[in-house]
Amino acid sequence: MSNLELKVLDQDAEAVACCSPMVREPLDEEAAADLAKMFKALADPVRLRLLSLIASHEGGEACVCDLTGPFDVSQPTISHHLKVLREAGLVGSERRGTWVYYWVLPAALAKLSSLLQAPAGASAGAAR
Amino acid sequence: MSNLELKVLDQDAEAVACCSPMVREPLDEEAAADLAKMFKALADPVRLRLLSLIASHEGGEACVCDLTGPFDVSQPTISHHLKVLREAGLVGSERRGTWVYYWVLPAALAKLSSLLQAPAGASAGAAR
DNA sequence: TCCTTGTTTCGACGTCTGTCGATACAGCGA
DNA sequence: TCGCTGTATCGACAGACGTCGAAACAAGGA
Repeated sequence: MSNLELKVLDQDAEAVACCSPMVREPLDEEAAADLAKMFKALADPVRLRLLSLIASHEGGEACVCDLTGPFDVSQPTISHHLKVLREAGLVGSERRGTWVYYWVLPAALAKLSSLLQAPAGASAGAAR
Repeated sequence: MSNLELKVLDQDAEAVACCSPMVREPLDEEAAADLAKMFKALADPVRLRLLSLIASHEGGEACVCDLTGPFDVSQPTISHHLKVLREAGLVGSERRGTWVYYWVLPAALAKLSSLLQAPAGASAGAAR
C-alpha cells in the first residue's frame, strides 16, 4: 500500500506546521480532559446549529427568542443547550432588559481550530 | 489577543478548506448532524490523547501496542475508542502482519479546523 | 399592584456511552 | 500442527446525556 509514502509525507509536513499542538506532541492528561469538555459541547447537532446561528447572526449576537424558532425541540431544551455552550466557554451571554443575548467567543473556537490543524497537503484525498 | 490574530493569519494558506466557517452562515440540519458525529468522537479525553499520540508518533502512524501503555484503561477499551475514531473518519488503520497500525486522516481534521475558524475582527466585542 | 412575556431551573424519563472481563479471531514461530 | 502474542468483539453494567412538562424567576406595561 501507499502507507509508507503516506507517513513520509506526514513527517515532512509536520516540520512545517508550527501551530498544531495535537500533531506535534501528545496531549497530557489534563489538557485532554479540558479540551474534551469543549468538544463535548460541540458534539450535538442542536448545539452546533445554535452556535452557527449565533455566530452568523447580524451583529454577531442573538437573542434567545431568535434561536428557538428554527428547532423542533422545546424552549427549555434550547436553554439547556445554551447553558452547555456557555459553561464550555464557547459563548458569552448577557441580559439586556427583557431579552438575553448570546455571542460567540472567538478565542475559544480559534483554540480548537488551531489544535486540529493538520499538516496541509498530506494524504487522504487532500487536494493540493 | 495577538494569539488569535496570529492563528488566523497562519491559516491563510489553508483556504483550501471545503467548508466555510460556521460563523458565516447557519449550518443546515444535515451538515450539523454529520459534523456532530466527528466532534463526538473528539469529545473524550482518552480519544483525544489517542489521536495526538498517533499523530505525533514517529512516522505519523502508531501500532496499537504503542497506544495501550500510556493509559489506565483496558486494552478492549482502547480498541473500542480506536474504532470510534475510525468510524468517525478521523483515522485510518491497516493490519501489517501481527500488528495493526493507525494513522490520522489530515483532511478530516482540516475540515473541522476550518469550520471553527473565527473571523479576526468579528464579534470582537467579546472583550465584553 | 397584577398580568403578560421571555428565560431559566427542576424533576423525571428513556437512551446513549465508557468501561470491564471473557472470549474470539489473526499471524507468527517452534 | 500447536501454542503464543496482538487485536477485536461480545455482553453487561453504571453513569452521563438529551428531552420533556411544570414551575420559578425577571422585567416591563396596564
